[in-house]
Amino acid sequence: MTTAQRPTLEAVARRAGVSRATVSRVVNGSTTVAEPIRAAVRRAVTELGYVPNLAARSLVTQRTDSVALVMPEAATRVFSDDQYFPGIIRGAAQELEAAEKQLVLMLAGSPAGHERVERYTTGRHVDGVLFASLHGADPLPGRLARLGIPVVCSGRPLGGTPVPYVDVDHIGGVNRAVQHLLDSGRRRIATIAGPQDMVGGIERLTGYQAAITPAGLPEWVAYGDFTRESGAAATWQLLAAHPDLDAIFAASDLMAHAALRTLRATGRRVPDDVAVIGFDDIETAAYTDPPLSTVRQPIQEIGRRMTRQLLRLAAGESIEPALVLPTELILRDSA
Amino acid sequence: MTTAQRPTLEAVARRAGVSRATVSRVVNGSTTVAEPIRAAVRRAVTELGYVPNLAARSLVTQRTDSVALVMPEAATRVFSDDQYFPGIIRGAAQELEAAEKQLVLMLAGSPAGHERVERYTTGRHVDGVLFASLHGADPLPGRLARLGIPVVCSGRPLGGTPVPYVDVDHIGGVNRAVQHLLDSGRRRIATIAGPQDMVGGIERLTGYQAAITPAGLPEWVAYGDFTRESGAAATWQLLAAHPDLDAIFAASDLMAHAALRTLRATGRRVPDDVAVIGFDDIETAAYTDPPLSTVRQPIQEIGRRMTRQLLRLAAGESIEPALVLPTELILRDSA
DNA sequence: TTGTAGGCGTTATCAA
DNA sequence: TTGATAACGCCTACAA
Repeated sequence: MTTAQRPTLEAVARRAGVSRATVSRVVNGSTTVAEPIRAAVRRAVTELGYVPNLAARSLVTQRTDSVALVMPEAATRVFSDDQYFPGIIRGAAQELEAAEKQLVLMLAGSPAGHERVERYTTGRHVDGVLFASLHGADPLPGRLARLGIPVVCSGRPLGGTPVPYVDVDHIGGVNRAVQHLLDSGRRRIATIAGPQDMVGGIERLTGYQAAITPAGLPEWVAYGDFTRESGAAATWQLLAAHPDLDAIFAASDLMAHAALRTLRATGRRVPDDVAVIGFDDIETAAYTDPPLSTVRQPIQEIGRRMTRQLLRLAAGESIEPALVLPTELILRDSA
Repeated sequence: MTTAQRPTLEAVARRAGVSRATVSRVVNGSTTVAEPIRAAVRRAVTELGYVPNLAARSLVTQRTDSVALVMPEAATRVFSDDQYFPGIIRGAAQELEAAEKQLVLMLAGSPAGHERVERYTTGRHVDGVLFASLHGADPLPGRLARLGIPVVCSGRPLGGTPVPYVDVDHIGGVNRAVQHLLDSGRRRIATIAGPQDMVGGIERLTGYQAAITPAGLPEWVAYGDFTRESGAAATWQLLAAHPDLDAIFAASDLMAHAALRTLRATGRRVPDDVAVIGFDDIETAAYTDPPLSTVRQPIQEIGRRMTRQLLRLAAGESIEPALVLPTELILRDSA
């Protein structure tokens, strides 16, 4: 389907009886245009339905007015119901909207996807790059940073090159949670840890250890990948090894939810026999049976702050190398 | 931070000792280049780390190689844990990735956001537009279609202009669900309907009516907006009006989940006293108490199919005006 | 305050 | 098969 040519600056200029330059000035809000002319141009713009061609503008301004949000995750995790990625997306979208920039979403779960993202971002097709999460010592953020491309990560990058990031106080939050378990008399406290190639997984385990060890208690650890399935498996594992455990701290609410179910399946009552605390405070947490106590992290705020940092970076400002947001222990009925 | 200039076609051409045109041909895979020259150009590209400037390319090709995905939703709904939007996003992302196109995500919950989306999309900054949902008779899809901009919607558009869409068989799915309730002896069947400015909300209610009416039973309807809160409120309403109801069909799993909780709060047992069926089959559905029976819709597949249709449209092919995917009744323990 | 003119990096049309 | 060369639509010195 061939469509009517869209009007260009030139067309507007002709219609308004001025030069292209003047139209450009009006469109870009320059103050050095006389009011009557400005009005005439505005009218011409409206009549013709003129909209600037971003490609042309980008070509000369060297900006693209778009930002990439990269999610280096296997498909299954990105959009399960754990709300992490959606929360980041939403926070970023809000801030970018305010800044009139576009959000380009890139999934990079597979090696091919990761490579695609690398090509695209290093090719400077965006003004900056946000990483919604990171696995292992992914070299890409560092590489981009060294190329002078603005980057901000969610979670402290494990790679060598320092890259600005926004994270939450995992350790503090988990510490408070486990401390609460100790305070309420629990003494056989296990944990379902998250993936150990991610900072969140690592630090939440550290937080558990930091509370357990000083209390002279043994560490009982099983590993999951934040999903429900892995949480169920880990719970069975813990129960097999330590049938007498009296509390579980799970590094994600999804895993905690699975633990709740599994414990019930084995006839254990929560919190009477076993207390459970999760991490995240997803919406479902208030609706589990019993309602889940958890460590809340402000996911959407992470997305917002990352974006704000990135925009400052892209504007040439220098920014804090790290921003750490607080976590909060939410007590419901499971502990 | 000033960065080393990125290499241009010109630079590669000089390095390889050929003209810009030849480099362009090699980069774009033209077959009319002699092998030795092609090799030399490839080498120069690698050595210089050349990446084409998409803005420049777009300027001359008139394509942007990007597609907008618009979500005209209030922030609260887009990223609750109902997985609808994330599922659409993921399906679209997969297909776009395969087609080497970028996904530009646009939230349009507020009037300002909606207007922003309109400016951007009508400005032809993307090769096509996907609507993840629609409220009322939103004129935007029709307007874009008339401008010759490829558009595909999720859910039949209520506006006047016909726009290609992908949807699921709401009515059939709901019909089967209510029929199942009837078959198991329920006779006082209420429904929590979805928002009546959305096709999904409307048709799921129609499906309920289409099963209830022929059975000579009364329609008991309360309205929600697909969220848990609204589902809880609607359940209270229904119970107040019809304390003796023996089944509830809810137009979303989130609302069904809230119904489950509310029923329990009033001392009713599910499914003994009241049967409950939801719609969506979100991940949580298998984890509610009791596990939720529901009508499954293939959300991710909707996203994929929409995108494929859009790409065909953008390629100049003509496509089916509508694609309707099947739904499936999943029986668990709540009914 | 306004206009002229050059150039941003590609692709595409011709010639050679 | 390769190379000039002209667009593509816009911004921005610089000149008037």
